[in-house]
Amino acid sequence: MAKKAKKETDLSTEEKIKAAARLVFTKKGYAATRTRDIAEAAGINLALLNYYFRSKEKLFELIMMEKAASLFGTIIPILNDTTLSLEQKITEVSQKYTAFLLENPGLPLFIMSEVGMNPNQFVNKLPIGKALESHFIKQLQERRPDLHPVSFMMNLLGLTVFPFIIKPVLMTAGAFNEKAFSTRIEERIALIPKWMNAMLKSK
Amino acid sequence: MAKKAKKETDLSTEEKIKAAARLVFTKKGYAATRTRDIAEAAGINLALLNYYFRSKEKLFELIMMEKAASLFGTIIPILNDTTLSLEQKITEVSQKYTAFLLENPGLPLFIMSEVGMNPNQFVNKLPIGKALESHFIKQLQERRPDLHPVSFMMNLLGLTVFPFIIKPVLMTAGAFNEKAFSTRIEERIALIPKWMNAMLKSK
DNA sequence: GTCTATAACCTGATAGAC
DNA sequence: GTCTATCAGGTTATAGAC
Repeated sequence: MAKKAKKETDLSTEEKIKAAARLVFTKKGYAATRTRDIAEAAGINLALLNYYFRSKEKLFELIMMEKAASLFGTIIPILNDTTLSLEQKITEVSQKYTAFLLENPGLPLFIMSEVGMNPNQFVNKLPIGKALESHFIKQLQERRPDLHPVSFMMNLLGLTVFPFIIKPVLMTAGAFNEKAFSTRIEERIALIPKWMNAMLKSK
Repeated sequence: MAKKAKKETDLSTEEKIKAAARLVFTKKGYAATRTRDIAEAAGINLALLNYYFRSKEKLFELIMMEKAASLFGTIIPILNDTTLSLEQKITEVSQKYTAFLLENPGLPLFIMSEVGMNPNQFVNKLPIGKALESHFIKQLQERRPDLHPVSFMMNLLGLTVFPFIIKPVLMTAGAFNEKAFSTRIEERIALIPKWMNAMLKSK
């Protein structure tokens, strides 16, 4: 019960601003986002944003860290679950991660590009070490000592995430609409484990 | 000989600005780039930028289209080369595309994120249709009528491009340095065709 | 806590001298 | 073609009333 007692009827002003910030930042990126956009989307006044979060940058860092934590929090527990076999981990990651991406389609691109523009701002605070020293990595090294485990993990993540990264390009080009994209993604949930297993066995 | 006759001793002012713009836009993105940054990087005055290119947006569109054209120009000719088998195309694409990416490491992330933020600005001018109706797609449909060819093409591109997309994250996190990254990429040039063949055969 | 008004600053673009 | 100086507009952040 560490939370402050508060009426739970509606979103607090603070939460309304955060929700709006998530939306606008993710859509337009840090630099192109104006604090006025966030205030308007939140239905509050510009001054309140600074009252609650001090500055645009502070608010961005908060949103960024929350988003990144949820992104990594989705897969790292699976990678470190010692009760799962290598094949089970691959299946679990592609399933859970895809489910997460369907609800946050623009997130990977957002995080990657913001990190790329301003590297050691956030990255050092992320639990990436946990992924690189995970049980999944150890299982890979045992199974295929001839391959670099990080390279293999990039394959799994790449197959899962990449469709969401080129989605804007392919959709604008008319390659598919929202419905067809969902169908492809649903197919891939079953296919990615098969593909990964085929890679695991390939010599 | 359509080019204008001109002294070829040094870069023209126009080219110096374009070179600087490529650098700064690719690194910081459109919104975070200030025309002053470009002018400074080019070693010229701010006013000259507008003299040659009228506006920041016009200059950006120019750079963007050139970059995108080179990106797509690298793979589309291979995809449409009717003398190559499916396996040969896969090998060629991963080789040529990787070589291109090694010289333009930040390019995919840049293009994807700028497109994502401002969709139908550039995408319609890109030769994406050429890739989607390519000979490569037809070969895939013949070989594996049970799979969606675009989904399969995303696998090839994802395996090739994704390491460059997460490179900033993994490098900042200390997963590897520039040299180790190059080693991984070199390995993958030989591995990606094997992995893709394994996927092609997997049932 | 929430608002309006405004300060302080930054950025793209141009005018005009050379 | 190239420069300096400056304008016009927009943006973050704060002061101060309620």
